[in-house]
Amino acid sequence: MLSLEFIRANPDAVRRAGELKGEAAPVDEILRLDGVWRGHQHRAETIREEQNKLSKQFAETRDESLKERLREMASTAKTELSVADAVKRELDDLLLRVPNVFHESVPVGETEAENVVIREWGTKPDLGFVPRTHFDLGEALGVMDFERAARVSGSRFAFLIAEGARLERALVQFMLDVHTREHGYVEVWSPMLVSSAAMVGTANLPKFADQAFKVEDRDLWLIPTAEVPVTNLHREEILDGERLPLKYVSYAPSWRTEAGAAGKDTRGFIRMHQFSKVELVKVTTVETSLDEFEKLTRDAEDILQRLGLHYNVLAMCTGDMGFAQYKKYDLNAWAPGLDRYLEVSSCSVFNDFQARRANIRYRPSRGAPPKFAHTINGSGLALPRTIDAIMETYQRSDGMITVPDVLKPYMGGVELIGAR
RNA sequence: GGGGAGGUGGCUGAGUGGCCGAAAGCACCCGCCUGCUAAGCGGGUAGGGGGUGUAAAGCUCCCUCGAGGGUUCGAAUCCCUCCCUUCCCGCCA
Repeated sequence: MLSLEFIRANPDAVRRAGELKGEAAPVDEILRLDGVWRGHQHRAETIREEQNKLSKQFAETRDESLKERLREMASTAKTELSVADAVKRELDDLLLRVPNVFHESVPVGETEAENVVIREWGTKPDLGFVPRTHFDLGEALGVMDFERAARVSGSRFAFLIAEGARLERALVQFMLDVHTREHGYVEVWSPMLVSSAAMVGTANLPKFADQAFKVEDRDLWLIPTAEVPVTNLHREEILDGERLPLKYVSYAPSWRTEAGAAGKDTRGFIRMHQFSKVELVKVTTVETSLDEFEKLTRDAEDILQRLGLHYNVLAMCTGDMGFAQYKKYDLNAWAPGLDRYLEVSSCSVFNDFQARRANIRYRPSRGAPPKFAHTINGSGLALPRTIDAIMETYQRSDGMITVPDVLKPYMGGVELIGAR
């Protein structure tokens, strides 16, 4: 969230950011409540001050005549404070719904059509035959099964079978190995159910409650991404500034309701209620976050390059970028069978928007007062669509799929899917 | 699930009604001393918020000893509820 201080000082900037993001920010109501809250707070404190003085006097003099007045002051202060608290809660609730501002380099636009391609890698492969879709190939090879998954769990679920399951595991291993050994990330295995407080920390709550699965009768949510537990890893902490940035990589299944996406991407292994993802998370200082964000994006791109997949990088425009992000890039891999790009990664920098919610701070140097950290995350990568791009890019005219070189060491001797 | 112990500052840890936002130690910072290092000596070092201030600094007040509520003129300290940690027993992948 944004600080009250910032909103007080820059109400117009906050309003404008809200409009461009398509998320009306209740700035006026916030400023009004801020005044009300401070009024009550101030009155309560003035009474308390007086009360504390008298109370000390009473301790010395034991003057019983003071008691009645003290009792009265105590109760007035309490009332005043409870009003202040109620207003503050209302205020905090509104603050959680104010979208983040964005970096000056973010393109202004309303829809995804106004996103900007900032770079491309590779070219669309010419296979020499009409490419098939991954679900066509997957079902024919018996490595993907959507029909049985629907019987077991409903739509938007899948079984991966035999080399399909093996490919998924190989990719996870490969990505984790590259990020830990070559990019310097620390591997994390995290809880996959998290509290509401953690969801608020990453800004998945309160605004996006309908996007996540909630456990009945408990304050627990299935994680929509490993970003949630890993970003919250250091919640309520004051970190040593000299040890930043912290770099984490975490493999976890992710669960999403996909509310509002009815009818979209219903065929294939694209938009699932449950999917695997290797997530990159950084906690940085204020000064280095933009730079670390660019580097994190490159780390994710490196995986696509090693897999030999053609992709592009899009800078998200204001309207397509999201509530909490300060700046965001999407990585889209080319899927020849579907004849379109698939979003396989989304990399974002939040500045202190999440850190403020999760109360993640650091001390820039010894003795210096703490500051809110900056957080960054990005998929490195999301599995289903990466699998799709691989299957469609590496398919042969006979319907079998060549395993990319970098995955061979992880495939237990399988070099060609479908050769069984 | 049953029973016991416990949650205090960056860390260890004392504190059972006002003299406590908190002893002592560690760590760290500044200064002194020393040819250098170590040791020694002196001082400093929790977080959040309000008011004042053009801002920084400063001054000042309020709140915070796991969270919330209660008793009391006054709570780290007493009472209640919840959360968490830990030990023993039971159950169990």
